[in-house]
Formats: sequence, structure tokens, C-alpha cells
Amino acid sequence: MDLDELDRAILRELQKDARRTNRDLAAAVGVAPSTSLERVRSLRERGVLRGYRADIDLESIGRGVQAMIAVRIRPPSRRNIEAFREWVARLPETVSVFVTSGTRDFLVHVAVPDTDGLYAFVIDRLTERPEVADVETSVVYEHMRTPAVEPVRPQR
Amino acid sequence: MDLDELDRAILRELQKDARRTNRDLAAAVGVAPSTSLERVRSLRERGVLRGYRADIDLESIGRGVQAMIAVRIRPPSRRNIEAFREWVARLPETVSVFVTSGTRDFLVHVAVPDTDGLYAFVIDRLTERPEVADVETSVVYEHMRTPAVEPVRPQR
DNA sequence: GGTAGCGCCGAATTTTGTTCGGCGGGGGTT
DNA sequence: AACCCCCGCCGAACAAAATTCGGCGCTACC
Repeated sequence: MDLDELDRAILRELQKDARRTNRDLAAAVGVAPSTSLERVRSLRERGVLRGYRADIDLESIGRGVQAMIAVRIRPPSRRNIEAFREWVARLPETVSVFVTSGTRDFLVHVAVPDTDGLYAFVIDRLTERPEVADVETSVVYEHMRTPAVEPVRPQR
Repeated sequence: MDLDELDRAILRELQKDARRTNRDLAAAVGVAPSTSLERVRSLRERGVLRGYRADIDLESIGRGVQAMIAVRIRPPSRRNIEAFREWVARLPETVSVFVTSGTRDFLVHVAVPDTDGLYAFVIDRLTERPEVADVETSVVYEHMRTPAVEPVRPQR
């Protein structure tokens, strides 16, 4: 999949603000609105642009405590891994799920109202699953996201 | 920050597709367009809705290999933690950074073109920092995100 | 039972999205 | 070297959406 500089500029703008008007977007990347519209359509059709998501403040929806929970599944068979993945992804506390190599099989990012909620998640929810052999919880103090397509670097 | 059922319905819709037209959004949540517009504005002003981001396929921008890297900082002083956080967040390979409690101080989610790129990131980039005492890399086979505001559950 | 305040509505206006015919430039062919 | 083809950008016209704002009704508190 090759992207030219215009495609990359468009992606950069859209990950800063996916709701910029097409006119603004066109002006920002230096083409006509019809051109940027066509490029965006192409990026969607090619699967580069998968969609647009609202960025919601977890604190203000009452989920201010976050944690990363490393989970070991035993035995780590396909059956157990897939079953756990589907189950954990559907829990309301789960924000995202990483399936990993290494000493642990999953990293589960959760957001809960408070530390009680976190404790309850670990000792009530996770332990209901027989394939969960081991759990290690780390509280997330801060979570920073960075753009997937890098900003342009200043040229000298 | 209290949200009523209409606010939550709007957030649910916007995290599925942040670019739905306001008319569609209004129809989906059962109010007039002017009402949903006003609610969305309020959610933004209150900081609940932080913005709108494009969801970009990492594979198609040449960053198909992902990993989670646990990093231990020694000594874990505020000075060292903040310096490392700022530095690592600016690297082009970094997708997101979790500052955590527990045996490790950071979890760094990276996306690179291939396994060579991953290896280079760990042994070239991370080791330039003197405060990095320990590094543990886990390849991410799969990453699933789930909505922050839960979908409505079917009522019986 | 009255009244004040809040939030929803819908029509009018402004702004934006979208389509499409044409034009220009780069690359390939003779 | 000249020609031609094709691709992609452009801009104007049309369609659709966002946004504003006056008014109305509901609720809750006198």
C-alpha cells in the first residue's frame, strides 16, 4: 500500500481532528476540496482509514481508575486463548486487549470507577475463568497517545 | 459530571462513527438535529468529548509489527520518570505510553515495520537512555479496542 | 395552581459536501 | 523528439448538512 505525501498529510490532519470540514482539510494540505474528498474516499476504500472515533474522557464518565492487567493462561492452547479473548473483550471494564508473546499471554487495559472496582474486577471477574493461571495488576497513572502518522519534521 | 441517557446514547454513537452526520445522529438517538447538536456542544465544553480521531490501519502505513515494552527506570525519581516519558512519547515508533505502578515503571506500545525494526528500537534507541535499567519486550499478536461507553444491553 | 426556568423543537439561513466535465502534465511509445 | 494516453487535480453547480434562534411545553418549586 503506498501513500504519497498528500495522503500522509491528510492522515496527519485527520488524526488530530477527524471532524475538520473537508474545506479546512483541503486548505491545510493545499489542494482543492474535491481532491481531498477523493483522497479520503480512496484511503477508506483501501482500508488505510478504518473509521473515526470519538475520544472520550474516561474520568468524566466515571471510570477514572485505569490499570493494565497481565494474564497468564494455562494451558495456552488456541481454544483457551480465544475463549478468554472473547470473554474479556466483552467485559464493561475492558478498554483494550493485547494478545502477547512472552511470559504472559494477555495484557488487559481496564478502566473502572475506583480502586474498589479494580480489586473487584481482579478477584471476582478474572478468577471466574478456570484458564486464568496468573494475574499481575499495575495501576496506570497516566496514558499518553501519539499520532500513528508522524507530524512533519521541520526542514532546515 | 453527570450524563443522562441521551448523552450516553450520543457518546455511544460517536465512538462507533464520529463522522455520522448530525441528522443521522439525531435520528439514531431519537431527538431533533438541533437538540443533538446542542448536546454534543455541551459534551465538548464539559470536556467529556475530547475530540475526534481517525482510526488508521497500522499495517497499511508500514507499521505492521507491534510490541509492548516494559521498562524499569532506575532510580525512579520524578526527574527520571518525566524525562523518559517525554522522550519516549516523541519517538516515531511509539504508539502510546502507560506510566504504571508495579515492578515496571512504563509500558511502551510501539509499532514498527518489521521484527528488525523492533530489535533495533530496543537495542539502539532505548539503551541510549542511562535511566533505563531494564527492558522486557512482548510481541503483540493482536490488539482489540472496545467502546468506552458500553452499548445498550438488550432488555428482556 | 401559578410561575419560572430549562430543554427540546423546527423552519430559515449559512455553510459544507459531492458530483462531474474538462484541462494539464508526466511517462511511455514510435 | 514529438505525440498521445491516462491519471489526477480543479472549480463551478447542485444537493445536503450544520447552525441559529424564537417559541412552546414540561417540570419542579413555590
